[in-house]
Amino acid sequence: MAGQTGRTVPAQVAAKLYGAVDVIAENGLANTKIEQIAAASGVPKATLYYYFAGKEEILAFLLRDSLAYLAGAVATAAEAPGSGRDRLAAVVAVQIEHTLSNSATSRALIGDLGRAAQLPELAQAVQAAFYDPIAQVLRDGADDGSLRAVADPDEAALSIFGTVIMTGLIHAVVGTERSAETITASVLDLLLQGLRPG
Amino acid sequence: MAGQTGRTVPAQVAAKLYGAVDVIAENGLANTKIEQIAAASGVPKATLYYYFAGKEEILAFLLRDSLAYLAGAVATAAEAPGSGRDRLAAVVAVQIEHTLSNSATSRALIGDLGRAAQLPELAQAVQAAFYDPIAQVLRDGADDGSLRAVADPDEAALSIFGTVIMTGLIHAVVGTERSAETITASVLDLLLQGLRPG
DNA sequence: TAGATGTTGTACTGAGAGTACAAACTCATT
DNA sequence: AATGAGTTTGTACTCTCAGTACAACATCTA
Repeated sequence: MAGQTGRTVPAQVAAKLYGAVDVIAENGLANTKIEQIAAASGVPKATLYYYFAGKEEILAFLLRDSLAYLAGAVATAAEAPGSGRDRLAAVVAVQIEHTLSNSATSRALIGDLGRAAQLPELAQAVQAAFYDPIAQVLRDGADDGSLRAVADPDEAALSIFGTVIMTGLIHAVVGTERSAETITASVLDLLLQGLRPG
Repeated sequence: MAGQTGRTVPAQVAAKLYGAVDVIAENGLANTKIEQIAAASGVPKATLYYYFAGKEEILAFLLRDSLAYLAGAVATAAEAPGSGRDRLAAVVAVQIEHTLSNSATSRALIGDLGRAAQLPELAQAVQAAFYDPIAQVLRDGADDGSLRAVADPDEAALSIFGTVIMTGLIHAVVGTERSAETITASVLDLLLQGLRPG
């Protein structure tokens, strides 16, 4: 994957960089000094500037990298055999599991959501990892009858996206004691059964 | 309402400060210079530092102020007569309406969610405006039979909170053409009916 | 009318982001 | 093994801007 200087970031550097995610998640990017990132990752400052134009880019790179990985795993779940409903469950499970087990990255993401919303590259990575697969299985489920055909599928996909990502992120932020399975089950119960009585 | 210097921010200053929310929402706090905030709001830099310890505090103040206002409106909806289900609908409607009609503040909030998650004051303001009322009407609805009694009410309230706030915020960020009513209706349809067929 | 408190302009300080650059190192090609 | 292109890193530098200091002036209270 490439930074924004045009230079391809070597895998070894990328791997080391993840060592700095904790610091960033803890203090926020604005309060994290480049020297701290250098120290925490073991990549010297001069090298950081060789690959990246600034610290915003370093974090954006890490988030894109992590989200791309998630997008892959989620796509697999979304394209597996089975009903749309089953695959929705699988997709949500993978998303929540990833969010919780990469807690530092998730917390860094939430601190950076503003930029994520503005940088097309990041927005797209979020979309590919979260929104698109949900929209996909939602359509499939409506087609195969395993899910209700809602009036406005795009809007519904957006809401479901919101449900999943916020539930996951909040648990990542507060440091939940609940397991990913428990949380996933609760989210799916809500999404599938709804709140109407009976 | 008080800034963090201990000095009470006069209403007139507070009002002027909202003039700077757009700039902050557009560029993010990190890329917004104090002088820009001073220029956009018409409050001189020296005065800003008389009331606030820094720019983070300025934004935090604005967000708390706006969220406190929303919390009031939402509390009214949550405490109105009617079934839990009706009040859930009312609460969600107010939340989404407010998020969309204060788009700049909402976008600034999303850019600041990281800090919001860490500063207790801000986290509490978000909670009071979004989470608490939802948890409340959810309990009421379960009691009066207008809503299903879910297995894990806290978890459900959290997810609903996620659904509402993210749906609202995303629409605020991308600049939707849909009306608040349409969006509210779609969210409520999803939350109440769920995705199961039939 | 005096003192306290608020308001603002101007000038300053210090931190730290980002740059410049050269020395050293790696690795492919001849 | 020599040349040269690209990489890695240390050191020293510049420059922007957040935040501070402070004095002059305004306003409000007693």
